[in-house]
Amino acid sequence: MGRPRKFDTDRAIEVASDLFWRKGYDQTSLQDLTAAMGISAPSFYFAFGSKEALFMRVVEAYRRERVIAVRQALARPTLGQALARMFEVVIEFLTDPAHPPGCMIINNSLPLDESHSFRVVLAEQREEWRLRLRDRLERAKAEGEVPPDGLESDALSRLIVSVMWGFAVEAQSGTSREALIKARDALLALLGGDHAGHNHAAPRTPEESPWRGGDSLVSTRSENT
Amino acid sequence: MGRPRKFDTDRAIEVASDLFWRKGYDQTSLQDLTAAMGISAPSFYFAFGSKEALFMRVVEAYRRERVIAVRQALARPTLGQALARMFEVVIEFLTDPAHPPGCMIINNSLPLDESHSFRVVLAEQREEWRLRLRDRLERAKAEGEVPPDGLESDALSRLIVSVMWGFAVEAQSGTSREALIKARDALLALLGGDHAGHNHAAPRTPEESPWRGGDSLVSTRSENT
DNA sequence: CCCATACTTTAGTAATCACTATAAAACCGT
DNA sequence: ACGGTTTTATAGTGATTACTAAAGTATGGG
Repeated sequence: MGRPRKFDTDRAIEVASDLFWRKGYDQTSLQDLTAAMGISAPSFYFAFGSKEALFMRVVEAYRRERVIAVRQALARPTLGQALARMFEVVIEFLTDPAHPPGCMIINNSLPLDESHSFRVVLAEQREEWRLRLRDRLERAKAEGEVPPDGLESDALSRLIVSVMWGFAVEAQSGTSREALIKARDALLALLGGDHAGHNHAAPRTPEESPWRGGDSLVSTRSENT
Repeated sequence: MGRPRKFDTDRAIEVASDLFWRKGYDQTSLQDLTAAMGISAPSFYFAFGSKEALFMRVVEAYRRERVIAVRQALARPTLGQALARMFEVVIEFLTDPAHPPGCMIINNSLPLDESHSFRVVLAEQREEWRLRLRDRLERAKAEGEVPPDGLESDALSRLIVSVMWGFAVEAQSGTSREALIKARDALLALLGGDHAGHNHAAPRTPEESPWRGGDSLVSTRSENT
């Protein structure tokens, strides 16, 4: 019952997502939002309650999509495949011309001030992502894919998500997909994974791993401060 | 001649830096600035011209300091030392309780919208940093420290600065110095550098390097999509 | 058919935004 | 002490901000 809504809420959230993504929360005014949605201010407030409430709905929709993509990527049988696939998905996403460049969460994450309480939610989502990745690393250890004492999963997961945040910053500043792919290849090469998906044999035991005391890309001749 | 200025411009810029750092450009109002500086609006505009002009002066002062620190770090004799020192300096800086957490440039870099033209300047500064690092990698290659065809310096520099941007995001969200140090150690371990500064011998030739076709942390058993 | 409900319209609200017109005040060289 | 110059204080400017009061319109259920 009641008068039917003249606009599609999901579509309006998509429009809002695009604006928040491109301009950021602060620089997106209610005028911008209502104009892009084609509705008036009271309709906006009736439907969404407030600008911040709308933003949270945008974030939730965004999050839902991203979580699915990441979870699928990490579900791959080997860690090498999982990481390669995750970066593939992430880079494609960050540079997808169908969206504004970069990551909408990262674009609206900084700075984490006392005002704008929603930013702690964004920080929690990033941490949630890291923990998901850390669990995947732990699983790889449990399955004997990786030397259990090679590196703490906590540290390695922090490093990997940091690379992703950095890629988001780069992408949103116009860094090309190709450049990001090369940087990702560098990381995967450092990790020793073969993201192309051929050659390489069985998992190494800790003792055999180059991981501890092995050779170096970066040599350290004449080392002292 | 003329009436003497009642406040110290450099000190005012420091105060402004702190505000922009903590709250971001948009969320820092002129009231915030003038109140923190202890001056009135006309004095502000006489001294700085506009909010954006002040911000650019803040950025320039910030940049000058950071460039010195990074240049000094990268000047170390070996690449391993240079990278280790750079990350040491960066992490200490990002988590220095004397400042707001994170990096003031990164905190104000997103999103790079059509409005707020100053953000392209920030993007240029980040790219400048990457090029400085890339040059250092090229130098290491020229000096035979690193296999020349091991990885493109362009890709590796992009990866490393991405880690730094990511660390800045993490730090500003409250990630502890210790956690960042562990993540950095993971990266340096992957790079094979011994940032602690002992053992390890001469630089490797490309053929001996674990870099190409070497062993892996991440194994790739049963690889196919 | 009519009313309760759901939504939209018009026309605003007070607050805050970056910024200034005007003129008084404090300094220097002469 | 005066003229010239620079910085100050007082008191605003119009524009924009997120948000709303009040009334009108469109629907489905009874």
